[in-house]
Amino acid sequence: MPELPEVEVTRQGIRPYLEGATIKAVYRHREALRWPIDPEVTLAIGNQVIKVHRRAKYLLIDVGVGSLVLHLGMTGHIKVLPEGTALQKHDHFEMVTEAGDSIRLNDSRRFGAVLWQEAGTVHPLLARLGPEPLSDDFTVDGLYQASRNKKQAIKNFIMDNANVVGVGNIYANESLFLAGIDPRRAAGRISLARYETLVGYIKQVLQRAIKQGGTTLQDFSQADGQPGYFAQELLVYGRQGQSCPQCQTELKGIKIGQRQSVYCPHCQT
DNA sequence: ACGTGATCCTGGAAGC
DNA sequence: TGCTTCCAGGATCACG
Repeated sequence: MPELPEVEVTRQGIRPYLEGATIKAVYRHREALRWPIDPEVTLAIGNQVIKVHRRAKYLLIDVGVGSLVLHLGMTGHIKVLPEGTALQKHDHFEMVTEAGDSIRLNDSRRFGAVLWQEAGTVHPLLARLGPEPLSDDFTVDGLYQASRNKKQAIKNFIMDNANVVGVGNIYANESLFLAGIDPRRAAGRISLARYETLVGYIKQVLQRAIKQGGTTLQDFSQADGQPGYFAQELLVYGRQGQSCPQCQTELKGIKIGQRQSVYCPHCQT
């Protein structure tokens, strides 16, 4: 469900309740997520949260001795409720602060994860991630160089975390449309000039989505329960069969790498 | 080394 | 109305 903008919006939503707060209790209501919830997360108890970071689609809650590492998977979202509020279906993990706030991970499909990263180490899952798309580390040259000799479809290429993190299915479709690139085109057969355009749109689309509070489709909502508003700005995602916003040609829906892809046969080459 | 496909799980929507 | 099938925002891992 959540791509980078949704995770970032979640981070901003939970920060005020966590930073500076002391963790009073941690509950693993249902351990069987993508991986079992790491028992070491209880090491957070009694510590003060220093900062809430985001790396790719992971949330890192730094408590000094280590960090809780949360991933929302496809359907995960975080809620902040008063301590003692009745558990709802799929509330798998919970943290309670001394101030009486309960921070809960709710994830129906259980593709999410709750892990522990010891201070001074990098969790193996985070060790091989590519550059953050909104940072200066994400460069046209870097992406272009990585793409050489790659036969992989460009859409799969930008969704691969080794090349750039945080670009999921929705925003991959959107940025390729804006850049005028056919999502099936081999990554290695795209010019430097076109990568320049693409990188610019990836940054722009992600930034705009964060400003709008993310894209609400089925499960996503901000930590305070408010919906995101980026859905109304989507140009192609979910619009197969409708007309292209630029040229009125009918948008086509196909599968690339088992994921639904939508593009304009006229504008994207 | 690279690239593709199966796979984890639940629930909503669409189809019959 | 109710049962069945398909589809979904992710990403690792097994395999050719």
